[in-house]
Amino acid sequence: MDPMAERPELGPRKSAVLRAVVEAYVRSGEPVGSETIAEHAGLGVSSATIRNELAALEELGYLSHPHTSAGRIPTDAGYRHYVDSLPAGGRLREAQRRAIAGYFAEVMVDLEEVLKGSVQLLSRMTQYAGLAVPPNASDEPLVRLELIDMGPTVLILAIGQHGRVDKRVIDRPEHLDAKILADAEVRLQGLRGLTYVEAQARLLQLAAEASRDQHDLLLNVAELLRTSTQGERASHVVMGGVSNLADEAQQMRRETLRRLFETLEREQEMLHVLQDVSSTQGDLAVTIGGEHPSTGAWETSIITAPFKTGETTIGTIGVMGPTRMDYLSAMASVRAVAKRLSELATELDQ
Amino acid sequence: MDPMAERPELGPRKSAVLRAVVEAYVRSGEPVGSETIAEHAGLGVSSATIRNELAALEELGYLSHPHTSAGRIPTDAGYRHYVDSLPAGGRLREAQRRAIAGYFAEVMVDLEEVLKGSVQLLSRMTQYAGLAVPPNASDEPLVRLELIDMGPTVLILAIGQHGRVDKRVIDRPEHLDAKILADAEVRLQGLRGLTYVEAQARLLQLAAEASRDQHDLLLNVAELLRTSTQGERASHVVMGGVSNLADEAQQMRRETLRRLFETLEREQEMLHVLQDVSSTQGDLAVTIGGEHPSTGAWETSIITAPFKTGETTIGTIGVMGPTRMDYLSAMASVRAVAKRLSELATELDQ
DNA sequence: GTTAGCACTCGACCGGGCCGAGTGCTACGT
DNA sequence: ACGTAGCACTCGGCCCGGTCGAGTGCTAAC
Repeated sequence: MDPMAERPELGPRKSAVLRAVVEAYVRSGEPVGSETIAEHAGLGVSSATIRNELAALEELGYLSHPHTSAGRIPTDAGYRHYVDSLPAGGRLREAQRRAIAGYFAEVMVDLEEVLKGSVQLLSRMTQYAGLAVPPNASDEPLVRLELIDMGPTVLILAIGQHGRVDKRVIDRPEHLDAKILADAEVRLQGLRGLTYVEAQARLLQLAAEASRDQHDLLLNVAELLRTSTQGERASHVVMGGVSNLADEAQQMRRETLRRLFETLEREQEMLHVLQDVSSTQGDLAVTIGGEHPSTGAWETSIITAPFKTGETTIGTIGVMGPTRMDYLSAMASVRAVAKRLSELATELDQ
Repeated sequence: MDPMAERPELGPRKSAVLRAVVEAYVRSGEPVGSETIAEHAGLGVSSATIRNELAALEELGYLSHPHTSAGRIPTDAGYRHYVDSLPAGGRLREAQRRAIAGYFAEVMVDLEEVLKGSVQLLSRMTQYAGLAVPPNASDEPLVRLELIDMGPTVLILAIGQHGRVDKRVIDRPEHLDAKILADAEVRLQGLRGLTYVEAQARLLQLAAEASRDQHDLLLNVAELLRTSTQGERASHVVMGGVSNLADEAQQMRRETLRRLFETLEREQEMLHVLQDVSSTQGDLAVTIGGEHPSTGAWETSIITAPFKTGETTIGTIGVMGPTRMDYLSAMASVRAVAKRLSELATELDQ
C-alpha cells in the first residue's frame, strides 16, 4: 500500500493493537507476534483475534511482515498513527526532569554554548543524537562595528545585542592610514542599533557615496554582515551524541550508516533537512522515516521543537534516532528542553 | 611474540618480502599468500622460498596468521618496520599536488578557517579522517581588551595579534556605571602588547589593588584569558572526513567502531591522544595501532606533522585511518599540507 | 464476532561433505 | 647452506539437507 495514502480512522481496538505492536517492537527490536500481544497488552481477547486485527492492520499499511512466519513490525505509517494518537503530555522520568533542571540551573549566558550543552543533554537523556539550529543574526541589533588595524591585516568586528561576535580578517588596503580608518569608524558608529540586515543595506549605500579609500573598507564590512546572516558560515547545526546512532543502528546496513554519517558532516545539508522537518505549526514536529526523503534514506526519525523569545521562534532543537524509536519519551524530552530554552532566551532578550 | 620487543635488523630479502606483504594487504584487504608474492614482487624466487621467509617473519613478530591455511597479514610491528624503511620523500600524485596548490592559492586569512579547510583537504586526498590542533593563544600578543555594556550583561572581548577573538558574557555587576567601566578600560589599555598569559598574571595583580567595583570586573577579564589559554574551551581539535572511517573500517567490529566514534566526540580525549602521538622530533610522527593504547583499541593509525612559524611549532595536523593504511601516500600528503601550512603561518606572523 | 485447532511456511540453526587456498615439511638439487 | 619441487595436511567458506519452532492464516465451531 502506498505509504503516503490517506487512511481511515481506526477502531479503538485496532488502535490498541497497533500501539501494542509499536511499543513491543521498540522495546525488543524483534518482530512481534500475536501471542505476545494477547498476553501482555491486556485486551482480553485471544491470539487468534489479534491475528485477525494484525492482518487487517497490515492490509491498511500500518504493519509489515519480514516473511510469512515472522511477527509484525510497524511501517512508517504505523509509527505515524501511533505518534498522532499519543497523549500530548508525555511524562518525563524523575531522573530526566532532574537532569534538565540541573543543567539549566548552572547554565552560562552565551546562547551558543547553551545550545551545545543542550544537545548533549538531550542525547544523554534519549540515547539518540541531539540537534539544534541556533538563531540567525539577521534581526539582532548591532551594538558595535569596529575596524582594528593589525599591521598586515585589518580585523573587522561586528558585535550583536545578544553577545554575538562576528569577525573577518582582510588584507590591509594599500593606502590605508589612521585618518581613513578613523573616518570609516565614525560612519560605522552611525549604524549602531540597526539590525544586521538593515546595517548591511545601509553600508552598501554608504559605500557608493564614499571616497575610493573607504569604499572597499565599507564593502568589506557589509560583506561580513552578509556572511554572518546568510550562506555557508552564517547558519550551522549544533550536534551532539552522534555516536549514539552508530550504536542504535544495529540492524542498519553498513552502507546506510556510512551515508548517514557522511551527511552529518555536511552541515548545510543537515540544515536543510532540519528546516524542512521542523516547518510545522504546533510545538513538536515529528518526521518519521520516509516522510522526508533524506531521513527515509537513513531509516531515521527526527523530533524537533522550536524555541522562542516571547512569541518569536528563533531556533530549533531536537533529536534524531532510528525510526524504531521511543517516541513518547523522546518527545517529552525535546518538549521539556525546548521549553526551558525558550524561557532562558526570553530572559536573555530583555 | 611481544609486540613491543626489540627486533633485529632484517636482511634485504626479508625486508622486501615484508614490504610486499604490507603493500599487497593494503591494496586488497585479503590475507596474502606466498604465491601472490612470488609472482608479483619480482624477487625471482619460488613460492616455497617465500614461505620460508614468511615463516621467519612470523616468528619475528612482523606477520600473523588468521588461521593455518590463510595468508599472512602484517602485525603492528610489521607496519612499523615497513614505515621505518620507507624512503623519506614519498611522492604525491599530480592530482594531489594540484589539489593542495589549488587550496592554498585561494585560502583566506583566518587560521582557524584554514585549518578546517586543510583537514577536509587531507581527508579527501587520503580517504581517511583529517585532524588538526590549532595554535594555543598563550603566546599571542593582545591588541585589545574591551568591555562592552549590553544592558543586562557585559561583554568582555579579547583580541589577539593574529586575529583571534575571545569573548565572555557576564551578568552586569550591580553597581556598575559608566565611570567604573571607563576606569577599568583605561587599565586594560595598559595591557596591550602583552601576551595572553602575561596579561592574565598582570590582571590578577591589578585586581588585588583595585577598588571593590573594579575587582570583579578585572577578575572576569583574567578568567576570560585563562579559559582562552587553558582548559576545556581553549584547546580543541579540528576534524573532517570522519565518515571516511566508517567506510574504511569494513572489517572492524561494530563495537570497535562505536567506541571510536564515541571518542571522536570527546574533544579533550582526542586532544590528549594527538599530543601523545605527535610528541616526536622529526617532521612526521606515525603511530601504528597498539603503539598507543587508544589508537590500538580502535585499530587505527595516526600520522601527524607539526606546522610552524619560523622554527616554533604552533600546531599539529594529520590524518587517522585504519592500521591497514596506505602509509606512503598518506605520509606524503600530511607532509605536504603541513609544509604549506607552515609557510602560510610564517607569512601571517610577520 | 470470537475462539480453538491445525496445517503450513519460512527463517534460524546444525552438521556433514566438498572445495580450494595456503601452509609446512621433507627430500632433493646446486 | 640455500633454493626448489612436491605433497600431505589444515582449515575456513560454501552448499546442502534436515530439523526446529515461531507465527501465520484458514476453517469450523461457539
